[in-house]
Amino acid sequence: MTVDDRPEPGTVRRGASGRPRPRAFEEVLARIEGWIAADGLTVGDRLPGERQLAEQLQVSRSSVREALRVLETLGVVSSQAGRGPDAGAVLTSRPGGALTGLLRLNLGLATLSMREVIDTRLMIEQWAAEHAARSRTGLDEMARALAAMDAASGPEEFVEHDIAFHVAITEASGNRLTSAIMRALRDSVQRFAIDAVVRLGDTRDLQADHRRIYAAIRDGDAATAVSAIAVHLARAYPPD
Amino acid sequence: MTVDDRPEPGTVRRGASGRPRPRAFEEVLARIEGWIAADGLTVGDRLPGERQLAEQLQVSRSSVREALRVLETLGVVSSQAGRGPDAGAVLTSRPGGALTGLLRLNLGLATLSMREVIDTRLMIEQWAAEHAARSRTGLDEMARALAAMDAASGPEEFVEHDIAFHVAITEASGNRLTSAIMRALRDSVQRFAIDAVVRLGDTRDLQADHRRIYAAIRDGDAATAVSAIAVHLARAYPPD
DNA sequence: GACCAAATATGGTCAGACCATACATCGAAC
DNA sequence: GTTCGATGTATGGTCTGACCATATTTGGTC
Repeated sequence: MTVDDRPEPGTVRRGASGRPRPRAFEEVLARIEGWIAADGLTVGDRLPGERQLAEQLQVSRSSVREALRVLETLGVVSSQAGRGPDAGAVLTSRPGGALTGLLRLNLGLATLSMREVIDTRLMIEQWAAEHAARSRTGLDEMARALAAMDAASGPEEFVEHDIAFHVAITEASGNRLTSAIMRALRDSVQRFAIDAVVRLGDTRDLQADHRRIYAAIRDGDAATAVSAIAVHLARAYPPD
Repeated sequence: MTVDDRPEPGTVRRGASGRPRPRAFEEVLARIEGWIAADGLTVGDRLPGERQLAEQLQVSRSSVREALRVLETLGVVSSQAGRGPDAGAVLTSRPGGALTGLLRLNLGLATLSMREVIDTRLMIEQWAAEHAARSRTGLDEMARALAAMDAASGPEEFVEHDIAFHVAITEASGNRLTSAIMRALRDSVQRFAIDAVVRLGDTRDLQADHRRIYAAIRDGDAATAVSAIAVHLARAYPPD
């Protein structure tokens, strides 16, 4: 029932010391993370090749690959085959993809409910709208998304620009973590959003909400923006 | 992460579609995710063994293992060696670990700033405190953490129970997604929190904040709880 | 029945081979 | 000298098969 139980069963293998022995790929992960922390590796830097890493860390290439797969999943490396400056494992920073997969899979396992996701979205979006109304930024991006939604030819396209509109609000807050979470929330429930649009049958009410939100942010009216967000989400995802 | 649904099991060779051929482990991921969605697999269910999966999906065991590593990273499977009902790859749901690693690594890469993490924490915690004040739940857990902080013998121990206190507030909101995010935020910056306590030199002000927050939630005073959270975070992590 | 040893199923690790890809290099044609 | 194509090479991607480590199951012995 709980999403996060306390004990971590994982794989408990014990060495002579009685403590669980870390798996080889975990050692590799720790070493690479150490390099990032100590040597100040940053986005764009390249890691050694898989074969070289294996020899250097005295593990098999398979273990190196498993570690790289984990890092790729966490969005911090990107692997490219071939030769040249862009080849190999390059450090990146794309928390978004990882967050999206995380949410989608956990939604699939029914351990997170739609309601929890929607409520979280409401929290973030109200917070962001308040900031956006204070700074009055991101208005161009929002206006573009509004126009694109007007021109959309179907639910899929509408939702695509709807995501852009809401992400623009979050990005106006200037906080990359919250906007990454927001984008992941939207991406992971995209299918449900399309269903919601189809169920409503008509996007005029939604667009009216969007325009109210836009106007409030443009006019610096934080309170109206916050309440307009609540109205909008309640319309799209009515509480049971 | 890319768990793209990719049809087309026909030609193994490069298709003329222009898109790169998905890697073998990505196909495995897609298949397993499909089983979860379609067959209603859920927490506690077991996946076939690695060797059996490899034969079933016509890939090597290495590719199966890479896919399982990704799923483990995302917190949806847990692998256990040996024999018996608990052995093998079992579906779980622990987004916490993945979120923690995600944040820690991205902080290390300096693509997320401490300020963004703190602001996000402020957002979640104020939201949760408001809910907690309305429902007046989780008070026992908070009281236990308060007592444990009083009895703490060093910064490490203090921070450990400090995390428990703040997580208890978030859990009182009843939203597992926000509390998972909250726990990940705290865990990923634990080292910085210890530094902050050392810098303050004294935990009495922090404990006074905690008690003000606790009292406000107990008394159902949402507004006071929200502002007390803001005061507390500003004290622990002063804006530059 | 209790207990200990062997069988077995499962993940963990390794070594080595070969394939696929994309840049690097170099030589021939112009 | 420049251009262009063939070849070289470094890199990730995949597969095979072996062996190790661990934990349950099985079955024999007392």
